[in-house]
Amino acid sequence: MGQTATNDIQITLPDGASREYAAGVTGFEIAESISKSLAKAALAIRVNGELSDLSLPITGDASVAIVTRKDEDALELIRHDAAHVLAEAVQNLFPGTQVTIGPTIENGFYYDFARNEPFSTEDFEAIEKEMRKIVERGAAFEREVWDRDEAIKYFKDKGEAYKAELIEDLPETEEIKIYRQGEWLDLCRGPHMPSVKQVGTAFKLLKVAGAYWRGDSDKAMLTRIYGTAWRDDKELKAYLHQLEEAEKRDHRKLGQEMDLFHFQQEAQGSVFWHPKGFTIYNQMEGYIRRRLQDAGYKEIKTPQLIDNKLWEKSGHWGKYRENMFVVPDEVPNTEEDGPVVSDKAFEKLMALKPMNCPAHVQVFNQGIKSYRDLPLRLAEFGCCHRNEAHGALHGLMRVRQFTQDDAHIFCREDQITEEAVAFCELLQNVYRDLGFEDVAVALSLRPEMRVGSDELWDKAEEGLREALQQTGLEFREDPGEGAFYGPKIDYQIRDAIGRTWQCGTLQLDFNLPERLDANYIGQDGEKHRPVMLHRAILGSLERFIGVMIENYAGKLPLWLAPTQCVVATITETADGYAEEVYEALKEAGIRVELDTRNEKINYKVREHSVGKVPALFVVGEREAQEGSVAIRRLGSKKQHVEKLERAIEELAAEAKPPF
RNA sequence: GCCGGUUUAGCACAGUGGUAGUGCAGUCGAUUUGUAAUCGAAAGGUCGGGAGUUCGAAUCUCUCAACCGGCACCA
Repeated sequence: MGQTATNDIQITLPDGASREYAAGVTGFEIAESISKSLAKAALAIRVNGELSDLSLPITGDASVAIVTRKDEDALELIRHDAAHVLAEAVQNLFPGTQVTIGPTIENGFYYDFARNEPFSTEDFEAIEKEMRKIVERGAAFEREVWDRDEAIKYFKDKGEAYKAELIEDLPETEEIKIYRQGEWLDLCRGPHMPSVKQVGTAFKLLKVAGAYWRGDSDKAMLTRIYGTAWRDDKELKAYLHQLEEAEKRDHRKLGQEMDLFHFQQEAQGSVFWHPKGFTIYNQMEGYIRRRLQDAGYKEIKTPQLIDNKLWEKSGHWGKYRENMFVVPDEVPNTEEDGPVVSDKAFEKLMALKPMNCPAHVQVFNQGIKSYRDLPLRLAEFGCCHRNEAHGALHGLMRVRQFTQDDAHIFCREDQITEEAVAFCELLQNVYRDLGFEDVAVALSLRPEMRVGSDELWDKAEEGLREALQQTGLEFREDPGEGAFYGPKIDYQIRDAIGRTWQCGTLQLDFNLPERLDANYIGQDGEKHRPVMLHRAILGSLERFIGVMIENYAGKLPLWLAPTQCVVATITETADGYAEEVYEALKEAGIRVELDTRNEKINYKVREHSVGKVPALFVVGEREAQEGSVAIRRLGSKKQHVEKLERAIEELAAEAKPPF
């Protein structure tokens, strides 16, 4: 493109129109040249895709878009500015508090502060009030570039050690940018809106939490204040409502309300499954078992307690033993006051298995395997124990004892792709059956530190990539994110309220077959190393059930519902008929309960609805005479009457598991 | 593991130094009811564990634990 004689530049607008401006024109000037109202509404500008300050000069040809409150981009700006306002408010109210960093996050922002006295949510009212004052005052954001050493000195003198450290660690080439809002200023990359006024009023502080400086558990613990900010009060209200809704589907709450399971402190992090919860568990396990059988897997069961020598050999002892439960292998002392075990006991230790793979290799290693035996797919509902940090435990989502829908595929290098394809298809079918349509896939490639030759990695990565392409799955590639022992594919499902969960995984392992000396006899009569694929679809049965409960807000599909149907009577004159209905449903394989209590039908309907029973068969004198039932389904306020036989047929058909 | 919060009847919660309360559930009694809570009665507690301060502690202090919100961790 030829430049015009003067220093003019070409600015392309989102509608494709192109205009000429003098070089150094600012975003604000561009907005103003388009319309006064746009200039007034403008918050920032996108220059060649990059969000930038309105006040910055544009020096070359660019395509730009003025950002106003109507744009999604505004959220990012509002939240970032709100974080600055929060920091100023906190420093106004609590002198001596140091500021550190305050980025935007999904749905909001946070700011980390260093202060001897931690904040409490009781301080929120005062902080928010101060924030509103600052916004109301509406100081303009002013961008300045400072000399590095001066900036460091300034923050050090001010007692802001963290900010000084941040500047010291910035690359030499980086400008030291300072944003001023009235009296207050902060080191910041930007961009910001023209003034704090534009933060608006639709923000709210949500919670305080501890957070390590620079995310490093060896460094100081800071106090983090989380907030949310939106373009208007309506958006804020909607978000707060969404938070409340998410709280209502919390699987821990529903688990108690629906009498599915409990935890108690004598077995922290391990589930006590109640009859209803275990019904769900068994249905899930049965479903996966049928799927695996159909896909050519052989199910096995391996020991819970294994000598640490095997874990030493597999490498787990060296790497993960701090998370393993270790048991001395000795008959305990029966003397009441004596030590439970002698010191000698520690000569032999057993460990509860934290994973199944070494045990599966032991099964593979029995007898001589021929290339004709491959691929060998060994599956186990493997119960594993991991000594998770106390603070990590979270309902069913993070437990110390869990059951994986685990399997290991032993195959030849040339079988990687077809096995990966088959797995991707199996996984997609399972997720679809369980109600998850939206799956995000990531292919993690070789890290710096790794075992195995580059040729092997080339082959493996290409094998997985090709498999994903063949299955037609969209995927993202993450270079450097693979495990040291091989590349992997991670699958993330999205639930009904938009949260994502990483459940499925397919990991290639070049390490373990080597360490545990797995081999097979090839066509050439020589010994070869098999490739090992670790794979799981649900991941942990416990966790996946938690995800299912939250995804369905407790209203599980019929085949998983612990109680599928309740037969409820209107008065005791129908008791005899209700009993017949109940028996017939049981006969048809429906998990059914009979409710002949002396209660009003309103009471029964409410109770079973709250209990999330999917189908309610109400019988009174009328139904007894007609041989029918009045059906009321969960979530509906209406009911319809049907002949008993037909009603059972329909319910039984619907109650059939998807596979 | 770290920071903060919480812990009172089966569940949800009130009670800030002076005899432990409410609602629901459960039990008993009455009611026989047509699609989201019928009425009444009696009963139910080592106030998370331990130690301390005090004439006196659910309440104040210390300590341990569990849980909750984050952080760190997640083979």
